[in-house]
Amino acid sequence: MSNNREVAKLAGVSVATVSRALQKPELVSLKTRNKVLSAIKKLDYRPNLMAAKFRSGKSGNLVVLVPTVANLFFARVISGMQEEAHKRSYSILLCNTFGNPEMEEGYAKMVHTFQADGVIQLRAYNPFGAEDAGGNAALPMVNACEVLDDTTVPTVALDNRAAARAMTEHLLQLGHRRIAVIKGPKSSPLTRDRLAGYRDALEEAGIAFDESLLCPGDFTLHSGHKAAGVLIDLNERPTAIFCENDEMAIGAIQRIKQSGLRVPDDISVAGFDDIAFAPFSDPPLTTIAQPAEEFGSTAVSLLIDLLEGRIKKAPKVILPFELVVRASTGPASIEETLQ
Amino acid sequence: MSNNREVAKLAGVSVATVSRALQKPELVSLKTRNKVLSAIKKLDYRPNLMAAKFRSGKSGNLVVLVPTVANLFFARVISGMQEEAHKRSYSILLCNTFGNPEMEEGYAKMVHTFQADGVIQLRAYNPFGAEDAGGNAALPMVNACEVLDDTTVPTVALDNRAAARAMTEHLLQLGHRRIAVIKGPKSSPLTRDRLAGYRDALEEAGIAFDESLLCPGDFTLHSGHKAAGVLIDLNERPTAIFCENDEMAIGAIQRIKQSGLRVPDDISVAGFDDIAFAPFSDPPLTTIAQPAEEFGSTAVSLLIDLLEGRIKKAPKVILPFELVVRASTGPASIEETLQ
DNA sequence: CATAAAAATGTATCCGGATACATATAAGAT
DNA sequence: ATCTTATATGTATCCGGATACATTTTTATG
Repeated sequence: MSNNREVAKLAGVSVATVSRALQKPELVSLKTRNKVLSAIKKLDYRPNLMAAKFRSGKSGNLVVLVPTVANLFFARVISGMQEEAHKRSYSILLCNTFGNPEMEEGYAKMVHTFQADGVIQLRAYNPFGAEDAGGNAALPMVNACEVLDDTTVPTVALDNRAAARAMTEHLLQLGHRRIAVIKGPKSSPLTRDRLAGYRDALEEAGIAFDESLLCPGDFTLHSGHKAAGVLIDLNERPTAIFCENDEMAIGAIQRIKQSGLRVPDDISVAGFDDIAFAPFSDPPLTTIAQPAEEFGSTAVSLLIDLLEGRIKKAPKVILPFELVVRASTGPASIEETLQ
Repeated sequence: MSNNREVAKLAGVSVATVSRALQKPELVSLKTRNKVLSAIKKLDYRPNLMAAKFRSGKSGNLVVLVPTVANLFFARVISGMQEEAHKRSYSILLCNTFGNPEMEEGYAKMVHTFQADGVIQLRAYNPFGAEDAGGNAALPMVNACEVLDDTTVPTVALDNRAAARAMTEHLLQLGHRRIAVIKGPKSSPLTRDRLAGYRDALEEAGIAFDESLLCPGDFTLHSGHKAAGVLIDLNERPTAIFCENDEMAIGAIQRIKQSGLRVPDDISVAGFDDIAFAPFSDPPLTTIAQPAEEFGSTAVSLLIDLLEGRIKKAPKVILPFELVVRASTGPASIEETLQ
């Protein structure tokens, strides 16, 4: 493999000129530049970017910590990241962590060993751990989708509380009074915020909060299916179920139909995320649309700006949501409304 | 940031000893090793792996070219890759290419510039292009999922022809005679092979191949929905539709139900892939299960073996499939069977 | 205790671009 | 033609580990 010096020799110039001809062509005369370029061509020279990166101290890599790529929402987020990173000449090092803190910490350490310049974390956990204790130095990190609230790093999030409130209000307007919630993992701030939005709406409508209508889930189809089974068997069955993501909603719909009940006639079901399958469920799913790709591109953009020193104070970006009403939610039956 | 030499100085040893204490501890006496380790601790030294990689000429990165991550099958494949790469101390550079050859070629060039050691391509296209013309040097590449047949690189694939044949036979056994196919993009070998398997089964059953029962798609929910619309309106409507992936099958089922027809009573629908949503569609989808994660882990494993010189001849790995019969396929109606 | 063999450590150099600084050449002003 | 700038090019060095080879120390053997 040919290098700098061989090209210089063949072109009859110095290595500095070769380097300049490639990096800052305007500093090199046309004649010289052509000599260099033809030498490069003749030798089939390719600059060793590992060397360049090593010298510059910038790897050009961004570590992305994602609980699981096998999730349509995260997949779209990653897609958005990839596109933005590519535009900005950065690469994405994808790390599936299954939400495992040790694994997240391990990958975050790639920054310490100069294998990556920064980290995007899609979960509410600081993989740099105690290191941040002092809170002094800005961590090369952006927190997106599910964010920590006490963090000093840039974040990209949805106003989950407002979104959940909007969805709950939609259900209330349809006359529902017993609205169940299938939650995400209990440690998640995302779940906490969505639940807060749900309670906001209930309170405003003067409806008492009923703990028994909350059911835990883990964002998978199966957990939605299982949770719906529990809710159906309640003494006072809910007339609507608000699921914290679409997968659980689709699982819940199946379970409800298996019980011989109808959606939305007997029970309305709402989701969150608006994944590609949402309009194709039966009935099509009422949900909250999130700009998933934008989460990714914004996170990457913020991280690069941070790394390149264009950011002073950690911004907290809030992306917009949209209530998408489809056929899985409908009016509560008359008896219910009158209760 | 502290380096090699500072550690050496503080520990009162040479840089070579520091390096050895970390890389080959058995070559360093316990006493010296402890001195080095405590110096490392005191200085909070982290070896610059960019430097090490640069020197060794191995980046430890694998480029993964995927048409789109926002696809549940590919997402699982990538998940499998990530896990295997992590085990073997390699990193995955994820590249969403949208099946764009220029983009694929661009990313593949990362190998030339030493940013990556090898490439895993999940599509039937050689991103190293004409370079392979001579077919001399082994390309640092593994082709998985949708593979080229004339390639000299290792491949990981399913016996798509046998799988499609198995599915078609299943439909034939249920009495179907007019079996439509919603295909993938026409340039895909995957589509070609699955179609061949379909024809094998028809031929064996003595049923004439009918071109009008083939409908193009692009593996999306919408394309399945649209294609089903066309098939429903045929003069002689098919009694079963074999879709080349589950997304299209789910799209097709929705379209069929929208026409007031029932699945499987009026039309049976089968998919391919067995994505997480398959058992949750209504009715649950009959499909071909593929070991998606294994595609990923096997591809990574092969590529690393290739890069590290443990492979002589390019292996062609065939992974097993499984016919998963659920409720979306059922017996053809009597009239149909008697026709 | 001498000597050979093994183990431990050190010295010097390499990897391949990037670039500060020095030098040389060309263009412009008077 | 002379001197000042601007432009172009070259020289030398750095980045931070890895390691071939040299040297020193320790252990084993007769």
